[in-house]
Amino acid sequence: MNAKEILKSHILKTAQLTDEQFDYLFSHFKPLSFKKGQAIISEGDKVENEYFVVSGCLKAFFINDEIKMYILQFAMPTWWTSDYGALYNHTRATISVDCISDAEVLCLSNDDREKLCREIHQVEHFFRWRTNRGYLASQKRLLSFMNNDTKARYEELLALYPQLYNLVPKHLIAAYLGVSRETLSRLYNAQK
Amino acid sequence: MNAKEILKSHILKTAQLTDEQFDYLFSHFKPLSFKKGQAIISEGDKVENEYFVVSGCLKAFFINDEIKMYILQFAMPTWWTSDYGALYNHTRATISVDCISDAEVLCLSNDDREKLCREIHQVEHFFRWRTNRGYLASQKRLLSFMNNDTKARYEELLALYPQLYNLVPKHLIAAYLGVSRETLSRLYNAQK
DNA sequence: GCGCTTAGGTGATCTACATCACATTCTGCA
DNA sequence: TGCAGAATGTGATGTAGATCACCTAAGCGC
Repeated sequence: MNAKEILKSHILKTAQLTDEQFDYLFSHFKPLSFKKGQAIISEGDKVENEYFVVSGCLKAFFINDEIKMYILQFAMPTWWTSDYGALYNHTRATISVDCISDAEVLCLSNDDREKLCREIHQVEHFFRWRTNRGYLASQKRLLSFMNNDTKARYEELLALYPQLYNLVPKHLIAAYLGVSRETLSRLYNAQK
Repeated sequence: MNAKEILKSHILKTAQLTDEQFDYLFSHFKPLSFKKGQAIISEGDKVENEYFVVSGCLKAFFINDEIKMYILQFAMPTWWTSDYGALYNHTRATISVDCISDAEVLCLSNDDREKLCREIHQVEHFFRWRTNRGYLASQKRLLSFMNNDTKARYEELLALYPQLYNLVPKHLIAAYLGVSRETLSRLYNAQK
């Protein structure tokens, strides 16, 4: 499947769009390719766009005190990512996005999203649904943070994304779980 | 201001609705009154509705192992609350909602929300925007959990909701911050 | 191939916070 | 008005995970 087909099948799961409507929608997306390690959004940038992942894997992360990195999201194919706080509030990026592997994405500007939402009711429906999913996932992760210890969160993560274990270096998994790489290392070496 | 006016001014900040459209929308809300301590959603319930707070204060919480309570949200006037996971997925409640003080709410069923979103584009727009706010708040709280220690989170909470300090018993604030009540007590008695 | 950088493992030590135990208010209500 | 139960304070002790220090192995540019 090419990028257009992937996006189409993703959106049609939730919204009813005619072929003409989808083509019109799609004409607002810009396909982009990135290499492993390339930055898409860096702290301090103006944020104008959000990104739909077609292939590869991105991470959205926050760096505190110039030292510690926390990963908010691994963005796999059919996931959307950006610094949504900066995007909606027209502020500078505090969250960065870069590529864990080579990646293809479809880029949509905030202005175009809002325009499309105004023009096509079903597009607004789609984006409501999508945000809703994100909200529920975020709330679930928050609860998991409060309720579970590191080991339980680690197992939860691997159950949710089995691919991640091989795809992603372990120190990034630690940064997602919010623990030090040493603790993570001890954790899964102990349980053998 | 009465309940209808409060909801109207809340919604009109984001969506353009004619008076007729708003009246039609409002006709789907059921006003309800609760006493301090009353439960609105209990674990295991079927969840059919979400709630818009007109006055008073609710809490949405999760109880683990029948022992520890974690508060996901204090719902103050003009906030919405429910077990959204259960509401959208038609599963039983894992999150409970009850009243910290006497409260008036407006109750909207999931079916009616979806119907209204289909019928009136601007209503769908409003709910997209609302969910978006919730998503950003949840993500911010997640980052705060990973990045800050208890003391910083406590001060952040009081900066965000100054009323809370007097309105809400301290052990509930501890349950929101995800620390034991003892730790919280030591924390703000030490800093004098 | 050589060296440099990055990833990852492991021990020793430190610390924030949980947990347990008990004392002390406060508060609603019979 | 008096008392049961909730809310809160505070000491003693235990522990998960951070931090520091150092080591090995793997990837990559030249």
